[in-house]
Amino acid sequence: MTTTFGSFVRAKREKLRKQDSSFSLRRVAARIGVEPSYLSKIERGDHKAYLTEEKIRLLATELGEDPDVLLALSGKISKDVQEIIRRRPELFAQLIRDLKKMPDHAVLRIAREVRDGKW
Amino acid sequence: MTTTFGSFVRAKREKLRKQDSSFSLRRVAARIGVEPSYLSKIERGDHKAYLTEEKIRLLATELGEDPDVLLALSGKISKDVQEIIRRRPELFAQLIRDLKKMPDHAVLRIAREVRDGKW
DNA sequence: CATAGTATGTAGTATATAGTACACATAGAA
DNA sequence: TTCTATGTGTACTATATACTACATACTATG
Repeated sequence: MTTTFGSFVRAKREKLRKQDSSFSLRRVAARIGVEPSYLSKIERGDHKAYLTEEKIRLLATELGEDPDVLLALSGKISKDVQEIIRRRPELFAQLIRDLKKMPDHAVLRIAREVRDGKW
Repeated sequence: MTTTFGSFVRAKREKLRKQDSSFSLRRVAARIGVEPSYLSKIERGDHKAYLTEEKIRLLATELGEDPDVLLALSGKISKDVQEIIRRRPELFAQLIRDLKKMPDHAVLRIAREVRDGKW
């Protein structure tokens, strides 16, 4: 069950299509601004077909999915996140490596405390 | 004083060269495995010249600099850090955005507590 | 059954990324 | 002075990324 960007998008689009016929490949392609043949390639996992961050964000909005998740499935990290790390690389690169082995709930706890202004 | 990848590398290399003549552009280029003309372009900031992460790491080792800093100056994020974020994108992308406005000492404190196994 | 809409295959394009190869002019050391 | 090493300019290359354009075949519906 290796979820790829393509299979993930196709599955979600087909699901939405059951309720709403405007979720055909052609119509969705038009809404995000690419040719249908290209979205077709992407959904089928053509290794020479990629979307830019901008189009992935539009697609995420269309499908009601988290843009960061779709970007990740496409092998990308959001530009704004990259920029934050690039500005303080020693600090962030090391912190992320340290957080690597922590379970989700621990990372979430840190995130919550950060948001609550506990620091 | 906009520090670019090129100016940073050139400055550090020239500094090392004062003590050790093996830090000529040609010799360093040979050690990291690129043509001297190419390293020359890079040090002068040619916008069509880039090094791969691998060569940037070799260069960082040569110059005694932090690889993450050199990568950042080249507009890149280490592949291992990208991979960590890609595996848990909702969690990490959001945490990094939340940490954006925090001062270094606060981020450092979190990093220290994470390393000390406080979580 | 006609036809509108749908997915897909093939070919081509533009720009970015990551270099090599080689000639050239100059500065330093023997 | 001769030779060696140095930095740089120019031209060329290959692959990745991010698409368009168009033809074709299928599918569903009025």
